[in-house]
Amino acid sequence: MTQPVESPDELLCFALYSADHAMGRLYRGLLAPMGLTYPQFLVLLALGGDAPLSLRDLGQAVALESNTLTPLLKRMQQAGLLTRSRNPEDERALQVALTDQGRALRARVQQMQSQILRDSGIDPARLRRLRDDIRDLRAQLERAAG
Amino acid sequence: MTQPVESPDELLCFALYSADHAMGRLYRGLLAPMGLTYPQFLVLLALGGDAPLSLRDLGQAVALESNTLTPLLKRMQQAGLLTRSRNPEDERALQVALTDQGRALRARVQQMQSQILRDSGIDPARLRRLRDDIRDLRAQLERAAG
DNA sequence: TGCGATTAGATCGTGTACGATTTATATGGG
DNA sequence: CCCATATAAATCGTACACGATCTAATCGCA
Repeated sequence: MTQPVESPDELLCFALYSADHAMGRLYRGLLAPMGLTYPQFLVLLALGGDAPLSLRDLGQAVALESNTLTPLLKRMQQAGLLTRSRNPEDERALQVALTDQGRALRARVQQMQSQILRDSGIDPARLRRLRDDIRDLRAQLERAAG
Repeated sequence: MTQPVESPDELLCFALYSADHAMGRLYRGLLAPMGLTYPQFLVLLALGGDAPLSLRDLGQAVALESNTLTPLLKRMQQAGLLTRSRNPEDERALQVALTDQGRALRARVQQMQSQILRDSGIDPARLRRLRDDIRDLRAQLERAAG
């Protein structure tokens, strides 16, 4: 018999929740000077390929849907980082592509990311292991939520 | 030399971010029928002791500050789950305590939490290990963010 | 060929998050 | 006793998240 939970601190979900917030604060400090938020940073990374991505595929890459992405992409377009245009083959689909300015900023955030890894001083293998464990957890949670 | 990151999927931070969202969706499905959000669930758990908690101490327990907690607690008070009153010893401090209705709901969410653990079918030791690894990561992130 | 079902985004409402600021209360050295 | 300083919440503005719904474009198949 497991005892009933008495405090958030005991929970795996709270560890995840609070670690995510701590991660957000760390990245905010580094990204804000570049005018980026954390999900915008993810979008910038995801748009690395030569071909533009549809909002749908982009959403797949960053785990967000149109209700979140639409306004976010409009802000990034406003900032001159990307273009939003309809696919002539299918007028429903939105094509999102980086501008030159967006590509330049992408290179900077890649640098920043490398720096974080160096600064952390964590063994890369250990880091990959933790990442994969958390990925597995995510998969399990998604299966549970259906 | 590490290669520059090309996709969110490679990143530990994205694993954390997306796992946290998946966790949020799972809990939302279970908590919404009780009229609770995930951080409200954490508050309910944290208020388990007999003595009321100050907003400050409550914030410590759930990793949130007054700017988030003040409106959240007002909603929970509106729902009849808790009381908000000033500490006569120090009129700056807000005392937060569960009502009988709040305690009853707390018992229900404890049940729900036990059920989640049973349903997950994960080895409790493995689960604790992952929780502790994520806790350590959080501590490291907080140190890095200063 | 036409029209119901499907799909892609956009929109709306609610509720976190959080940096920055404000207001109210307490505290301590002169 | 007084006021500078510190501390506790509250407030404000911006930006996610996401369920639910809406609109427009495409598809499928009778």
